[in-house]
Amino acid sequence: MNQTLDILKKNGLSVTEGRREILNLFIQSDGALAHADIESNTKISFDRVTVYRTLQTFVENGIIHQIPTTDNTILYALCKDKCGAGHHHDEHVHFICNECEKTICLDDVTVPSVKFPKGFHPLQSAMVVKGICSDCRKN
Amino acid sequence: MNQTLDILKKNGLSVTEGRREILNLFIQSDGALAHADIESNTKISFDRVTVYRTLQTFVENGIIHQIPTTDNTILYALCKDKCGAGHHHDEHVHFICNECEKTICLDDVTVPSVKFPKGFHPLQSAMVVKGICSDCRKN
DNA sequence: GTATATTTGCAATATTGTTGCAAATTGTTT
DNA sequence: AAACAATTTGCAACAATATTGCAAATATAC
Repeated sequence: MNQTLDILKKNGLSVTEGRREILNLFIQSDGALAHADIESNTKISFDRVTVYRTLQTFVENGIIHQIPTTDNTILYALCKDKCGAGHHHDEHVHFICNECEKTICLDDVTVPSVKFPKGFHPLQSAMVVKGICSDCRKN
Repeated sequence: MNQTLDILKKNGLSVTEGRREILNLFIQSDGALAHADIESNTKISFDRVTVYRTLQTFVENGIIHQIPTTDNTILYALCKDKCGAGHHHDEHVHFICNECEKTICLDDVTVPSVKFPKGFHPLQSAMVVKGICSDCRKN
């Protein structure tokens, strides 16, 4: 069965053209996407507002997650199976390549736990690493 | 000698009222600051543009550094001594409190190194942790 | 104190994100 | 398959955030 459709139905979301296309973009893309990427890469052009709302819906349903960045942009990437509405489990490392500028989810690299000073109670960790990705290394 | 003045001169920056006040704000504050915080907290009101440019100058000179976030804001915090123009060394963990919403630099908690897949060449790491800070824990 | 270089503030503009509401689309029921 | 209810979309307006050029003001160097 179509993977895109599968995901939407599993989350009880109505299947619309916008959601299908945007979700497809994530599945096809190997890296993370920013709002701007989505707006320019979809064949059919959707309203900015629709893109915003679709992304929001996807985040709320545990389909995609946000990646922290230092430049005023929000990046989104597909979640793994374990995520669902309300609870995300994206404790993997994100890699931003300085050369191709892609952001890649290193799904197999878990964020290590660290020792915190007394009184600090950690709940959720994120780790972002900049460097050169394996693709750019080859060239 | 005045610490603010000291930092500015050490970096070869001309000493202006705006730079003095904004840098002071960072020194006094225990957490990280967003653009908005700075605009509203300085006694004398500076133009938005001035604040933007001042922050940029400080980042370029290794006086402050940016902290990654998932909500479209840029946070800034003071750098330690080791930072200078062009080279930052802020490999410490940042803690965002869910309760007081403050972002704190845990200068003594270093970002642990992790094993990357073949081909990935890390250069700079950042780690952001959400949870409850020690101050809010007490109450 | 004067000259030179830098910085500031204003105005204009660009980019990004949000909200209300009517029209269109999707899912549901018969 | 048609009709109804619920959801989603696009438009318009708006709000917030960020950037640029340029003349006036300020800081540093001499």
